[in-house]
Amino acid sequence: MESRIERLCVERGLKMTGQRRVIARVLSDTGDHPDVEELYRRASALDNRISIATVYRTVRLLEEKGILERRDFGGGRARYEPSEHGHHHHLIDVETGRVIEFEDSEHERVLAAIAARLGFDLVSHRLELFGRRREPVAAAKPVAKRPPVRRTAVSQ
Amino acid sequence: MESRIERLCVERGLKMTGQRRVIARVLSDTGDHPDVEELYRRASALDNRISIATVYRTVRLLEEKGILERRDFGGGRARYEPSEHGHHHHLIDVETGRVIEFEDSEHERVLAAIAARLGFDLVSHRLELFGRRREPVAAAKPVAKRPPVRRTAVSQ
DNA sequence: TTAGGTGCAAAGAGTTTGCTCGTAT
DNA sequence: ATACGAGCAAACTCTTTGCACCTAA
Repeated sequence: MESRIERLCVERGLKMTGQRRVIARVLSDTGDHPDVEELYRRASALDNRISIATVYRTVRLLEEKGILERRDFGGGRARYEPSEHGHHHHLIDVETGRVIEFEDSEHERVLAAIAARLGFDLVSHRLELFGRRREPVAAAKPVAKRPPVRRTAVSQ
Repeated sequence: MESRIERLCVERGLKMTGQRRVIARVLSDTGDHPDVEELYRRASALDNRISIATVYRTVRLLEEKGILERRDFGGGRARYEPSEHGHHHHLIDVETGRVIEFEDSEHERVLAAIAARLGFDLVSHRLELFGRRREPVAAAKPVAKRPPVRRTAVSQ
């Protein structure tokens, strides 16, 4: 069945090869921020007639078409996530590398205002937090547990 | 005369070779965010007995010592600026690549609060805006010019 | 004196690309 | 039929490193 990303590709007039269909499916099923190597691994699991060069070419194409967004979380490799995931930002756990998404709609406004103050139109922005999981404080009431944290998503 | 960065190096017990002294001087005079290639160029202008490998090794060392900070503005190369430059963020002009620094002290608080809400202590963060210089609106009063923008710094 | 720094060239990691063949439209 | 995509390996860019030599402390 046609995946969400595949539909977007067709809408933008891309020629749909077998390889692209597989990569589109992998991306549609993606809830995290895989790098090219990981996408290649997942795609190969579905169909091993895919080369990593094709994955590179495809993510680049999809990024240009606005279907994918490239991220850089440090570590020297680009990572990708489907666009229209809703505006959100990332908090990277410095110990584990885990990425937590969070929203903060107020920021959008503030950032645009800052850009405007400097005489610019805001094209895009990058907001990333690097944090360390807070240890439950071994304090007066050691049995007290913090309530579970609400978060939008957790992923590699 | 001993440059600011050289003093920091000595304070941290680094062996001061001729090359390091030159690189320290270049960094002390730096008001922008040069990449390694550019640092190498500037250092070579002062003393041509410096190899780019040494520049790479030195910026890495100084980063580990907390004297330098590595930035990534996209474009695939690391860029550096001396630490203790005061907390600030960057707006990158997407047309020219020019970097404009700005401060927004309120952000620090907000970001720490967001991290805390997710159960993390904020270790560091990255906030970058990508913008396009706003054209003077060719509107009713075409002679009106925007007042000059106040900015902290402009650099490559 | 000697731990540690430097230059050079080679090696790595991630990504792109030239070329030939294959395939969606 | 043909314009465009895929596979493969080579090339590229940025950065790190092994090794022999050099130098600050």
